[in-house]
Amino acid sequence: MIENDGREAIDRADAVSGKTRDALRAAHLYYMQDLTMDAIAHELHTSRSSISRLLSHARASGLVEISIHSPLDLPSRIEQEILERHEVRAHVVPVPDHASDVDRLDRVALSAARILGQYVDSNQAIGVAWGSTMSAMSRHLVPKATHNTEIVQLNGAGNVRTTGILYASELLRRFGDAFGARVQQFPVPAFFDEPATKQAFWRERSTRRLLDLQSRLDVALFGVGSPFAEVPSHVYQGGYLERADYQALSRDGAVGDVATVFYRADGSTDGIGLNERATGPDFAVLRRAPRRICVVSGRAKLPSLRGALAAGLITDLIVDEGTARALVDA
Amino acid sequence: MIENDGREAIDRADAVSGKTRDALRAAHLYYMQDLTMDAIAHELHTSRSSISRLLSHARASGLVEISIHSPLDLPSRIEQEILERHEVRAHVVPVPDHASDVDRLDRVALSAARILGQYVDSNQAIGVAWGSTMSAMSRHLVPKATHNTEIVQLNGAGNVRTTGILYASELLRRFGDAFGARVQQFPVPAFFDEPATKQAFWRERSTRRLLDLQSRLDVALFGVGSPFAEVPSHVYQGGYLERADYQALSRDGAVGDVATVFYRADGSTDGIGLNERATGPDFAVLRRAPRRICVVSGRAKLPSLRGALAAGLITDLIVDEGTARALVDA
DNA sequence: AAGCCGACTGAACATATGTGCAAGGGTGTG
DNA sequence: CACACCCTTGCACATATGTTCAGTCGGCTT
Repeated sequence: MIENDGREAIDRADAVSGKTRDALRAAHLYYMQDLTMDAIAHELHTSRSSISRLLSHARASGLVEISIHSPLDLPSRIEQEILERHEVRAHVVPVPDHASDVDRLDRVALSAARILGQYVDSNQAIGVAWGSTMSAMSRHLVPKATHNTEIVQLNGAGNVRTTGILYASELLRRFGDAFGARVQQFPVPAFFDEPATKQAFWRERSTRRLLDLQSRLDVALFGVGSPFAEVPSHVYQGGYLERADYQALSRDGAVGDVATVFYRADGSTDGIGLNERATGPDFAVLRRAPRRICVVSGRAKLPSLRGALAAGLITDLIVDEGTARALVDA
Repeated sequence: MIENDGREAIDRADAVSGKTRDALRAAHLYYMQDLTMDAIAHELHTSRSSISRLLSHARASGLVEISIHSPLDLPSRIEQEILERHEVRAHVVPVPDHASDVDRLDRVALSAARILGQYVDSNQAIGVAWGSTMSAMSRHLVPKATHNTEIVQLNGAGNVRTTGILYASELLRRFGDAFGARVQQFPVPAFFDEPATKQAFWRERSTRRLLDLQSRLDVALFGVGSPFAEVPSHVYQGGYLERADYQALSRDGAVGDVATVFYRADGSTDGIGLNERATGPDFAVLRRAPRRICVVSGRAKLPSLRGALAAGLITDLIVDEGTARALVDA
């Protein structure tokens, strides 16, 4: 049996690399030499359909990378303005104003997933938060081969409901798969019931290991939550917070959260009680990551976004056009 | 009149930048968000045809860049072998064995033109030779915006026939246009009749300026000539060389040339008489350029290619598959 | 050996994209 | 103002690409 398994693995690897080789060649012929799929099929002694599939595979697996460069003399006015006002590099995703929130989120997530490849590289620790934005992104990641890269869960997810949302572990796994990276789970609830429990947990050596990883991230990736928007992000639907928690947040003046840590419009977090029980990294820790990518879609998140900007949490922002416009208009 | 011209230029620039803006947006929607052209047409309030054309424009003008990455663990065996044997980074262009020489040249040139973008950047001096390979490349360059970059002609072209081949100035202009670069022409014949004339010319200050530029190149781009192959490169058809010249080259053991400078199979050039009258840069000068890109297609050029490799002229090689295979086989 | 499974293929069809063409709008010219 | 010119547009058609489906193959189990 063992020998059989070994043999099978080798065969499969060969088959895969043969496929990759073909895909690479087809991609050259198609994208570099502008041959038609028909012509390629002829050269590779197969059918046109197979070439079509092979090319799809080549794109989906990141063999072919398509990038878009604005000419240097024509940076989008909005991106320019965001850069000047907030010292944040913005990617504005064009989305028509009349698009639904679901559409908008999907389209921003799709673009973000494709842009992400630029930021991910070998030998990095990449912190990933958890939420509907990250979930949508995780479904569109373009694979990119890396070595020795780790995906680190930023905040606990405990208590997940199955209402269509992804389990955090599944979400993280997708990131890990896409980049050939190890995944470091953080098996705690999103919020502890008691601050004391959190503190106790935080002293555990296994927890310390993860916190240590979090403090040495190269890239952090997150959305923002807006607890008081009409369409609250799903952390607020999943039953993580009680009515009393909302009241407390409201009283404390919180306008949003990043990885379950809440902040006010001015970016401050001091004295927001709930944070004592939250599992996400302290902003001082988060800000150690040289690149902090925030993905936001929908005007409803504007106040949260402003707060996160005020807190200096963001170095790179991926945002839909309408929200970007609203951000610079006011 | 002057005011009119000015006004028109502004309008046209606005129109262009408006077009670029649209193209950029369409490209985002198409390549990042996977919308169909129909959908984009709807979003941009125009017809599908216009979007098709806009996207063609976006690709042709370098707004959209498509690149192909081999996974790091699967570098083409041939490229790997060339790297090990010759310390040269190879790009092997897949071309079927039965392709005609014309096809082969075209396809290599097309690929090379697209690869070239990776090497060209702002504030560079780029030396460009002259021949059928460069001519074919020049017709497929993908524009890339640069500042303060110069295209420097490597060797004289005098005496051009109009038999379908491009005038050198036209060829250089295409490179210049593609990269928004100044073009430095070298208005001398390919070969002088008398070494003394060349030496005299070389003392002229205007010539010195250009020779100086040539000695400070960042990138050099050239093919190889093979005077004794069945299908001689067109330098040998244009009536540049006399029967006596060929005999001399043969006697001196020359196997090829780079920018009109001839060399033997072992890469040596000493004592090859014709070089006294040639206008291309001495190899010692050429080798100062940190990147020296050679584009070769067709097995007939194999001996020339070997010689150029022996001479250490090449740092980056773009070559068709058949020739690459022949190179490593023997 | 028979049978199941999954992965892959090519033919046929469905869809998406590219292009020739005639029409319209703007601009400079006589 | 009429005209020629050039550029752009959208339509209709031609072509290229994507996808479904039924069939094949090899590996594995029963």
